[in-house]
Amino acid sequence: MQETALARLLLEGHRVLASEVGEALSERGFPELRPGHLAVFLNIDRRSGTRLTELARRARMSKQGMMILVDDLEERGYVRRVPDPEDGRAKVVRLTARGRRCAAEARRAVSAVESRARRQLGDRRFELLREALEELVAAEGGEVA
Amino acid sequence: MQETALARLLLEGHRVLASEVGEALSERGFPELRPGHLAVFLNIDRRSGTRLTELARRARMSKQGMMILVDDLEERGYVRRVPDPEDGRAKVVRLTARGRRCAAEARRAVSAVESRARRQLGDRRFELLREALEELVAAEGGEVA
DNA sequence: CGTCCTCCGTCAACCTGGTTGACCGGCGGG
DNA sequence: CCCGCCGGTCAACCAGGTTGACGGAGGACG
Repeated sequence: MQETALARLLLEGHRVLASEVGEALSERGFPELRPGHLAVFLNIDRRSGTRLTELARRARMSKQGMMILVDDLEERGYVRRVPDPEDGRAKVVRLTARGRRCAAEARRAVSAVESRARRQLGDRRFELLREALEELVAAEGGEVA
Repeated sequence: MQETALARLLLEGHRVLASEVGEALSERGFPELRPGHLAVFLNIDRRSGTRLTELARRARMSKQGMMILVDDLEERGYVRRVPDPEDGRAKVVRLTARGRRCAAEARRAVSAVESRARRQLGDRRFELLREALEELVAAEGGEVA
């Protein structure tokens, strides 16, 4: 949908924020990272690493979808898969040194974008926006189903 | 991206509204319509019809993308392509009788969802939400590029 | 009246960001 | 010790677009 005006604004808003984050990542030296990769960087346990399935659960996507992201990041040297000593089935996705640097930049990029938006709107309106959105997704999601 | 919290909320909010509209369309007897089809129904001139390129422009998508939507709706009998008498290159996408009924329902479905959201938040917060979003997409879009 | 650039609609190929289904091989409770 | 469950993986598929190329009609201009 595009046309609800409200719905369109939400989608556009997301697009705008996402592309700002993408640019911020480029500028910080990680041009090859897509916004989707943040689902890994922002959900992984920085020290110990995290299982694929757990990452998928945290990011609210299928494990297959998460696997694609992890494959990609592994290829590029941001994470490694190491066997989980506690469970022969499992592997732990662990940040490499480069991955840790990148995760830090990713967090900074995200928070830079958010605080840019906050400055633009002002604290009060920013909080109102956030609260209204939370209410909208919470109630509507539950109500429809 | 999922993780900006704000960005995620925007995306989720859109998803929620879109699926509400989709359900509303189903309930009104058009289960085969996808939210994307609204880009046609909400942008087409109801009486005279509208050229494909113009539809694409209004919906802010490529004409090829719009063509897929129109193809789909034509197959299902909601629109017809008729040659434009004023321009031999062009065709006018025109609603069929069924298409006109559907367009009306689509508008109602969309506005039902919006006013549901409005009731949920209250007029004042709804307007604040909309205004904040507009500011966000306007300023951020321009500023980044 | 011919030439040439522009614009319309179309076909084809491709991309992003996922999804579901099937499966293998370890885990572990009965 | 066996059988069901769970972690990771492969494969196929989907939605909702995108860009590129192109044929044919329009129309300005010489």
